[in-house]
Amino acid sequence: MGTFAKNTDDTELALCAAFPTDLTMLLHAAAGRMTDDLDLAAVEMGLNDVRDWLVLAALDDGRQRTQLELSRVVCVDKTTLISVLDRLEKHELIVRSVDPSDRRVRIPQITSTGRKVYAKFAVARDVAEARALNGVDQAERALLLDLLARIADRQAAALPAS
Amino acid sequence: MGTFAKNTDDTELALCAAFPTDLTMLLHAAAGRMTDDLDLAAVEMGLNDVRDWLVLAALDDGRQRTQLELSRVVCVDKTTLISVLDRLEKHELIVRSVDPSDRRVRIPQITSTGRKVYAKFAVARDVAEARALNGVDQAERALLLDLLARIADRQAAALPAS
DNA sequence: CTCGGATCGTCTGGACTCGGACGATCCTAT
DNA sequence: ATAGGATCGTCCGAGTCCAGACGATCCGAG
Repeated sequence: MGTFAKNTDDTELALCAAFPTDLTMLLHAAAGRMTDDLDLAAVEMGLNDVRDWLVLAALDDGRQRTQLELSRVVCVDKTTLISVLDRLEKHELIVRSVDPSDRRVRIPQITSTGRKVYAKFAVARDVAEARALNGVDQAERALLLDLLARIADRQAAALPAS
Repeated sequence: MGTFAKNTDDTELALCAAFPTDLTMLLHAAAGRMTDDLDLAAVEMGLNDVRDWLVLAALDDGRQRTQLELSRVVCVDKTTLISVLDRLEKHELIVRSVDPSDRRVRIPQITSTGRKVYAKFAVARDVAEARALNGVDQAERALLLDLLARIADRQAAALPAS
């Protein structure tokens, strides 16, 4: 799925939308813009990726989760998740504790500083989204989110049928 | 930007949408679903990626383009584009001809078989999009595409300001 | 108790990505 | 004519991703 180039160009930016009728391309272009923006915000506060924040977000609800469960929740490969957790742990944003009832599994948990960084990033995300949707009224926003969710889910539901 | 895992899971599919209010995540999830679907269609007809098709699509309009121009149009790194073109050329879907007026540049051009493959893939794409938007009326579709385009473009326009 | 298989986290090998360097070619100024 | 610099396509090296292998650990059958 990671299939398209990062936008390092400064001049020729909007050309991803050269296929203005193609849903897939538009989705990619839009997602790419948001991600580029958020990646920037992420590195500013010591994170590495949007993924770093995504993992933090998943951990913020305080649920105890196996690394494997976590990797499934955030759609990050379990081996890749390891490097993410390593980095987060090094920065003391999370800790990995061993489940005493099953010594195979590690339970990653967010620390208080991790929670702070997460909150800080959350407002950056809100700003980015607000800017992206500037001038779009509430009903249209709701429709957009609903349609996106439907696309993401429907495809999933449609696959096992075929 | 290539930041999220491919969905090789069969069981836990819809969990990318575990953050149903987050625009960025939803965009990624939706784009991922479409791409997964189209990747499947791509390999079925001898292509490798959505990117392969994307390049073919860009070449299908018959405009003469430098490889560098092409890489900008489709948002693929110029070095990565080389491997794509190599593959397409090996499968005789394109040819690289040397511009006689500037022997530095190569002009990739789609062949007739390339055109055929492209057309075949286009219907697969239409089917996938139709399924994704099944039950969404015309006005809503138009709005969706418009909003996505706006997100993709507005961010680009907003960046140089900051 | 113990043995075989399942499941956890981690490691490793091969493939891919992309910034920077390179030769070839062009263009402009002198 | 030619030197210097810009621009093309390609190559290389460091970084990343992920399928599969691996040790550690758990659990159930006997």
